[in-house]
Amino acid sequence: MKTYNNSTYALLGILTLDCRTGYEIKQRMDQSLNHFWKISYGQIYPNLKTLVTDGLATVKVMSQDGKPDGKEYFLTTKGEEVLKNWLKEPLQHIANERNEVLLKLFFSRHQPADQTQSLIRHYKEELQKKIDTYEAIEEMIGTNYSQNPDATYWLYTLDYGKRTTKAAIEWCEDTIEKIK
Amino acid sequence: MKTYNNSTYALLGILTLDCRTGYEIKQRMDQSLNHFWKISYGQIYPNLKTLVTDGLATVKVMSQDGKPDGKEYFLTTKGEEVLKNWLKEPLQHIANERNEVLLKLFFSRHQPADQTQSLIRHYKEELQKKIDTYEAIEEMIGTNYSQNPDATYWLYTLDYGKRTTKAAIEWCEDTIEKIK
DNA sequence: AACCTCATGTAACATGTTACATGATTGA
DNA sequence: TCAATCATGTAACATGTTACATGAGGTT
Repeated sequence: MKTYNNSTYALLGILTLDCRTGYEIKQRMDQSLNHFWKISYGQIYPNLKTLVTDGLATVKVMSQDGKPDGKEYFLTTKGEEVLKNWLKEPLQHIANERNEVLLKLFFSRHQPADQTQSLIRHYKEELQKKIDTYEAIEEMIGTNYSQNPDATYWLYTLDYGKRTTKAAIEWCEDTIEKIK
Repeated sequence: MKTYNNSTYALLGILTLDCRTGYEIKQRMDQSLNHFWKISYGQIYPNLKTLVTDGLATVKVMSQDGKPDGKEYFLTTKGEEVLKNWLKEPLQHIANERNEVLLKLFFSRHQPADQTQSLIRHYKEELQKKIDTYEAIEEMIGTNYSQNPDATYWLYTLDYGKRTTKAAIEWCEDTIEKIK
């Protein structure tokens, strides 16, 4: 069986959530998956085409005069199978995130302490914003998707984000102190 | 001033640690930066050339008959300046790590609960291995680099890894319970 | 009139990984 | 002798981002 990259599987998954057009998909990804998987139009549109040629999705073209064709995509049974198959496969890559702050910190002997502190302070502020975003999404899910059977899983991913980010914030606070 | 990508700055930084050859650099990166910044030979060798043509490093070629030339790289003053300059610049990207587990979890309604549990259980095991690695590196730094002025910064990055990974492990435990 | 959002798409570019080629030395 | 490690490097490929082109319709 042909394999795809994770962004393609993300596309298959998002098609199960009543997202039909490339534009809708992008919106939805930005709202809900953005904190652990983002994707650009440059990936979405060409990949949707591939899905169709591989029989994982079908497309319904809505010709509109003047406007470019609107295209709605639908998962096929084969597409669902490929999605389910990917879900049960073992993990390929354990997140080894590249972290710019840590990279700079690693070499921070080469700069004065106060610069390193402000580096971490800035990072902490960004992390705080992340937490706020997570909580906003959480609330949004509570109001708009409380009946949705997917919702519990979405909340798990948010919980992950919140917990690890909070741990990172605490590290920031302690490390700023230590550098003094 | 010309800008470089973070992998190139990582190279500049590593050259301050008495790593001289491409091979040495790779070894060192794998040992110490690997948990937040990895790099392959396909990046190292071409990038080292660029550093030389841009005057950020010099190279000393050691012709050996039969063997391919051994090449030792040294930072120039300009190279040091570029490094320091990068250190004090604001962060470009706040880590938005792509996380395969979360991506799968997000769509896990489409598979039975026990499969999702074993997904997370597997993840947890990998995270535990990470913790072990962090602690091994920590000990190594204590024994081999206790006098090194860089060492405190290295320990900060390890602390970050340990804390966020521990938070992730706790999330795994709790989430496995919740899915039951 | 200018700007924003909706909407689709491509081309150029940046970045990074993998497989391969080459060949010496060291140790089991 | 066979495998591993030391050591340098490239080419093909995979992946992803950015800038741009196009144009409708609504808002300021």
